[in-house]
Amino acid sequence: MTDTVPDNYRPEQVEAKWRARWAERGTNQPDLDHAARPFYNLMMFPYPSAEGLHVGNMFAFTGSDVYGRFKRLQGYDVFEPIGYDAFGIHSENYAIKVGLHPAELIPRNIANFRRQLERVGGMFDWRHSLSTTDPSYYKWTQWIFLQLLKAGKAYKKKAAVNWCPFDKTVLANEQVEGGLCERCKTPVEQRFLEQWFFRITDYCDRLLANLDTLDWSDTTRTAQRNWLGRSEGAEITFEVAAAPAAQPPNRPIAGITVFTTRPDTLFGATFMVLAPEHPLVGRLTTPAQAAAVGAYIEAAASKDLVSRKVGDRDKTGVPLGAMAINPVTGHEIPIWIADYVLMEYGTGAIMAVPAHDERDFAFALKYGLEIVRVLAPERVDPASVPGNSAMVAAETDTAGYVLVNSGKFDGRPAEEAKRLITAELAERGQGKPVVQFRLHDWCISRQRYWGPPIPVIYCDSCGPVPVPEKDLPVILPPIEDFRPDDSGISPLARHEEWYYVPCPTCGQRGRRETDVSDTFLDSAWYYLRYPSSEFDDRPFDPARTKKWCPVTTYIGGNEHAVLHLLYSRFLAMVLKDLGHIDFEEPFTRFRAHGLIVKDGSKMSKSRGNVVIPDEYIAQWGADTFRMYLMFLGPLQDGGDFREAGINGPRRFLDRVWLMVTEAEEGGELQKSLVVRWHATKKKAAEDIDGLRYNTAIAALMELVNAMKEAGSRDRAIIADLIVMLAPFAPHFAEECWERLGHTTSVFDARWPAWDEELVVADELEVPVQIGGKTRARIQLLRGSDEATAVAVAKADPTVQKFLEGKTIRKIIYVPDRLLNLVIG
RNA sequence: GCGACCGUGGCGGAAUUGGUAUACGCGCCAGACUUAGGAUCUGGUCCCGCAAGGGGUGUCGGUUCGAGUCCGACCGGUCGCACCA
Repeated sequence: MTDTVPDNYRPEQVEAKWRARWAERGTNQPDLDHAARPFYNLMMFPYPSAEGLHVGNMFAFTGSDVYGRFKRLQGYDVFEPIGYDAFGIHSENYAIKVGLHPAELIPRNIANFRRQLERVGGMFDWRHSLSTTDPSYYKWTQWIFLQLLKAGKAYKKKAAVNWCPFDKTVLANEQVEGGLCERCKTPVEQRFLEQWFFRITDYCDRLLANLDTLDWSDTTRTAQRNWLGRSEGAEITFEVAAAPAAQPPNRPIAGITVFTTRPDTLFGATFMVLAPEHPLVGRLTTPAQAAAVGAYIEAAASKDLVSRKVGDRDKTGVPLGAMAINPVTGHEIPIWIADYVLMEYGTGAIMAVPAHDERDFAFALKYGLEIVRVLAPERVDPASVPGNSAMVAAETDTAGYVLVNSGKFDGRPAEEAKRLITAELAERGQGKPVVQFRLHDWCISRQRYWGPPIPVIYCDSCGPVPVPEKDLPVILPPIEDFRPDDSGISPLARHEEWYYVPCPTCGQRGRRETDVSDTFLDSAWYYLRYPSSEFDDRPFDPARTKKWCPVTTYIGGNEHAVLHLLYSRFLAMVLKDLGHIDFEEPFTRFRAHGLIVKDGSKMSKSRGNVVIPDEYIAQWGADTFRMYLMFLGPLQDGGDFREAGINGPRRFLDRVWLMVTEAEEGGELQKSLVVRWHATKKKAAEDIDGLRYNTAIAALMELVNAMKEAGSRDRAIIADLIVMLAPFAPHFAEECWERLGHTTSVFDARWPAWDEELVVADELEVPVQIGGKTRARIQLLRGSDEATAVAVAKADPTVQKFLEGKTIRKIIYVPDRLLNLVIG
């Protein structure tokens, strides 16, 4: 393909030359201790798959790199590190599939990733690369666990996991397909294991409130808000009507507390539902119901977590036999259990208001339970609404609805009634206003091999003992049988030579924790490690961290808009509270890049439409490939990869190269070209800053077109053009820069300044509309007043034709923009 | 179901945020240079019309001097979340 390029420009050689020179000169290595204007440009680090980076990854990395290079040209000391998120279930599953040990596979993949990342011309500071699988990294991941443990932010409790009874192993949610184990197709069950949790729920209010202060896109902030899921409501306590036989008389049940966002509908609560796991279930079950209840609980427990939550919505349930008392109506209502009520949310119990909740409505219809309507549109006469009405569907709106069948609250708007009823219950000691979050504590335990061992030792005398910091890292042992097998325990739990260690406190035989931690913990703090990656004795150096953190601009995928960003924010808050860092929001500015699609669908291995960039880069060169990707569409939208379009950027670079070789000291420049030149400097800068790379490139193309049209090879314009091109085509720009006679890197140059006065031409073409339709165009001096504009317009023959015999009723004049003559 | 976003040429996409719709590029058509061209260069390229002119941004309606942009309804699509009380 080199024969299609001007024969003195060979991308392959030129790019190799500049890669070598950048490495030699340390061009991409800012002085981390003395930088005057630090700018931390971060890209989400990749998981090093065996396939290598695909075109979608390249799009994202290049997008981030363009931004970093642009900031550098603006005079910032840009730190742009890259690393590998190499622990976790993806890597482990792939290793299992191809029959290799992950410890063997991962370094190979990393080497390939690094080759690709260097080849595409990223401005990465390789001195500060890292992999989460490196003991010098996960030592500090374990250290962070210990800090949380010491601070009481880590705790252990029993929680459900997916369990395959055939493979006898724990499955991640993504390994469960339709309730079946993806490998052996056996129905998956729930098992309850002791697992480690982080108290992220202690930070709900801060995680929510801070969102308003962040320069993040609205979609990401909305996603975080939804995930946090704040809702205001009330807890209401229902008394139990009569002691059922199962309830020991010496331990009366004080009451059952429910959470509701709709206290206004309390009069319509005709039954109550508990989660099958609710602790009071046993004591509320009458002997007559015991068998049915027991069977139901067992059935619910054997459902896997995925289908329990997202599977069939068919409501099922069983009455316990006991009755509760509605605190406002005094009526006895039956207590049921049903698996549509989740133990993890609220109190694990609900008051069911079938008339005004879809789920309760469906449940009531199925089991013939009473439906009492307590809200009606405000126009309806409350007296006319029957107490027990046949409804077609639940009415769940509050706006425009008032209470009916609700005693003294009849006629009150629903929103007002929420407050009134809650207040009345509070007075009686039967309720209180409560704010609930959907977010749960973060379970970090994984019953897997490929992760950092959780640094805890269990001792019969001392209980769980943290591994002393001096003993970190707890090295992940290189065992061969890392695969899940039918022994039914975590891989590390098969190795007593590893897990039996003396208790750090008493010296007796202790047993290591054999679970590893979640990959999200690895990635929740990596940005802190990059600037300090060379220090062995501290996770992040205080001075370095102060200089470089928080991250100035973070770019990454939307798939991490919720969990990764939330966990990172949480951890920063904890580290700040513990005095380790002095900020609590790790990413000042975050933008999500779009996805590259191929033939209209998302690139994925399963669709078989993954495009590997290597061959394109080999054929066209990295610069052309980068330009092509960035020209596809706005970074935040992504684009459709079609090989055909790659011609455009290549031809463009060829033309620019030709111009560089023909550059000459300019004589007189056409005024229109000068305007285009200055306008381009401004527009390209603004567009790049807004990540609108596609229009920035278009502006550069327009400048080149204008030069061709004017027959100009002006050296000054060409030099500016090369600087503006440098973020997109870094090797090319360096070569041109050198050709223009410079001996230093183009990235030591500055983005060209523009003269605001020269950005707009002195003489403008202004459209003249007659009655809102464009009829003519007139030439006006910039800043002409209305009278002048009208006079010039009236002199125009076409305008005259349209005005003939008409009177001008109104004149709308937007200076330099448009003149509209409204005729009668 | 809930939430967010989006519908512009043959295609990817522009449109100064209410002010010349289709910038830039791909593709296509014609021509030039060529033994040759999947290279390069020049010109053309929303639709109807010889022209004057008319129509046109998913559909229908509205606000406005003026709407791709704002409002309402509908049609179509993408992405999240999904029994959260």
